[in-house]
Amino acid sequence: MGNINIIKLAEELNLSKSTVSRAFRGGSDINPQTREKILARAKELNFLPNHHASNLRNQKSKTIAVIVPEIANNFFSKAINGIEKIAKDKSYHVLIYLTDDDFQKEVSFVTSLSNGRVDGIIMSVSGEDQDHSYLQVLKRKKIPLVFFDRTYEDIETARVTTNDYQSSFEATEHLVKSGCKKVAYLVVNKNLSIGKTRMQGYIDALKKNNIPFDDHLIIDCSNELDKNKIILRNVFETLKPDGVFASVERLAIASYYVCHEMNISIPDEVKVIGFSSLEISPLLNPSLSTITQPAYKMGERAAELLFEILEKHEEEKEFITRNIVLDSELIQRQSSSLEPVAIS
Amino acid sequence: MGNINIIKLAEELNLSKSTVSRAFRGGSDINPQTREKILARAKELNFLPNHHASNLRNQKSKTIAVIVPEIANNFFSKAINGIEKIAKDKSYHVLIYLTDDDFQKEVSFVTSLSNGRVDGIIMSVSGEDQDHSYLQVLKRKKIPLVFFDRTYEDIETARVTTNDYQSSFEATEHLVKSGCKKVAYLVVNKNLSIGKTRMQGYIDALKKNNIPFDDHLIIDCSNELDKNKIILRNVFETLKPDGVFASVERLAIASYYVCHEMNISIPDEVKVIGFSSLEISPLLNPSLSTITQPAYKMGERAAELLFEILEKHEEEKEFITRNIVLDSELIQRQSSSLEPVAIS
DNA sequence: TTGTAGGCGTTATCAT
DNA sequence: ATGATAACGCCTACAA
Repeated sequence: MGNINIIKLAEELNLSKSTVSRAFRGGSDINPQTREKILARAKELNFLPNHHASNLRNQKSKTIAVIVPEIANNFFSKAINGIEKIAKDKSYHVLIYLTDDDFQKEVSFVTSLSNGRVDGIIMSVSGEDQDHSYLQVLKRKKIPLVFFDRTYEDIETARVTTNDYQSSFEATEHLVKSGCKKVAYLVVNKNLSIGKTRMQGYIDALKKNNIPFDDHLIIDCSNELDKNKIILRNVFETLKPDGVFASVERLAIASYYVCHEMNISIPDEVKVIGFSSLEISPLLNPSLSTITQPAYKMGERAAELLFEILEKHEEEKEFITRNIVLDSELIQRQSSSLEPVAIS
Repeated sequence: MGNINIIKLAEELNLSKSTVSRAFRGGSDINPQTREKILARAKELNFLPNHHASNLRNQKSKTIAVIVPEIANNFFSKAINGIEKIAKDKSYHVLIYLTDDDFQKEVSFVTSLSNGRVDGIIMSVSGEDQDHSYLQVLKRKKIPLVFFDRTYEDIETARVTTNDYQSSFEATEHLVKSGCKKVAYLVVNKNLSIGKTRMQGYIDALKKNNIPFDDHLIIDCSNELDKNKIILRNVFETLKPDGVFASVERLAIASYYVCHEMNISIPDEVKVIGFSSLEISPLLNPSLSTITQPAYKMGERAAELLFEILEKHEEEKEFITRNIVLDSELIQRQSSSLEPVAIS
């Protein structure tokens, strides 16, 4: 295919390819007039310097990767929104990879990215309690990594998280103060650090309020709604908790489905609160009390942090391992209300 | 930076770089043993052939771009999920670009992609009623384009849509049959083809049911919740519709907020139905009747179609302009129910 | 201010 | 089965 390139453009204009190349870089070492002429002709021909050739030459890609467990999820899609916003401002491109919570996919994505395809990576980990040494490649290849939300604690790198312990503590205490004596803690993956941290907040809040911790009330759930319904039906039948603390959004939703189905009244019979980025929590029946993470902002901060490292990096600085912690918001609504519910 | 490459690896193993290169391609013209040796050493060194160099040489990038108006939106995030799934299966990479419904950004993204960065593009358009000729570049550069959901009708290219006319017709008729005599049609951008198509279904359904069409009931809204609330408050106060057909999810949500706020009972005083990919529509107060598009599947089909073209394309075939139309599902729930509502 | 030339890392063709 | 070599398209010393 007789595709155009910098050389043909140069020939056509009776210039050398270096001059044409200069026209596209910001450089000052070119006559503004020739520059205009070149750019004008290039625009006519819809010519832009080839991406791969520039990247090969420059040893950088102007591209970052975002690796997340899932995307059809309010938290992650908002976070990606924030990341893309910052990247767009910096004229960077954003690659998306979904691990589907599968550690093997995570490893294979990271590995495949370790040879020049991206300048940096932002990741929320899949979370299996595995060997994380595969991430060392990135350090060796000088590809900066920023964790957000879900992190591996044994990896030394930059991260953006929320104060999960504190939020969980407060949410649990809120349930207790609303009269709950038997609060179930719903978690998807106990081994994931985020699950542990949130659980610790729950445990400590119970302790502080003199409620004995009962192991059976830690409910290990799944990512699939159907399975969770089965699990939760069983929980409501046998354990009869009067409070539910969902450590992730989908478990709050599953609780709602099961309560509706079993005719268990929220909040009269059981109070519910959950981590959630759902914008329409106020419109649920009943409106859902939430701990809401600043998802969009977390994405922005993660991206900003990555670019900061990327810029330092050129001057051969050490990687930054800063840990940015943002605040979540605890929003009390009807689902955890002490009052009998006036149905709106 | 003394980064490793195919040449150093070759030297180290006392081989030529061509042999090493061959080890990485599937090719049969290499001794299986040397091949193993090379791959083994490469793995030790975490070496993978440089992406940009291969791409430059091969004139392809194994990457596709997805351009959408937004991502923090159930429909688009699910569609992207479907696209990424197919891309992952094909070992392709996925770049994400968000236009924020801004035509200029759309143009600038497409333009910046027209020089080798991607092998193909999947797009849901921002929709301004503008000059779409900027897309011609893609044809000239042989970069296939697949539209999904939101399309430009004047552009000849492959597309994946749903039967919006039919769904809107049915939804409107459903409202009428539930007793509505004054149905408002809520739309974000009247000029966007998708808005027009859906509106035509609405208009024709009214006609068929002998309800005079009233221009004032076409409500032009925005993408911002606050603005929509103001618009809708006014609508409910002055026009007092007894039915609302929201052509996009966010307008159904805004209607809910305003009705809650104004103490207008859904569905007793006004019935609501809307296009929506919200999974928890059944949990809203009241549960929301929806026209639900197969978002994930649309993403999958769009990606499959793109790859089909990509594969043909190598054999120098013409671009495919097939139009795949999938069915949406009309799900009746309480918000459009004829019966007085038993609050669950 | 412009031109020349070498190399970024890979692959494919052509030899051996 | 392996090796030498010439692109792929761009950028940047260095020279003029």
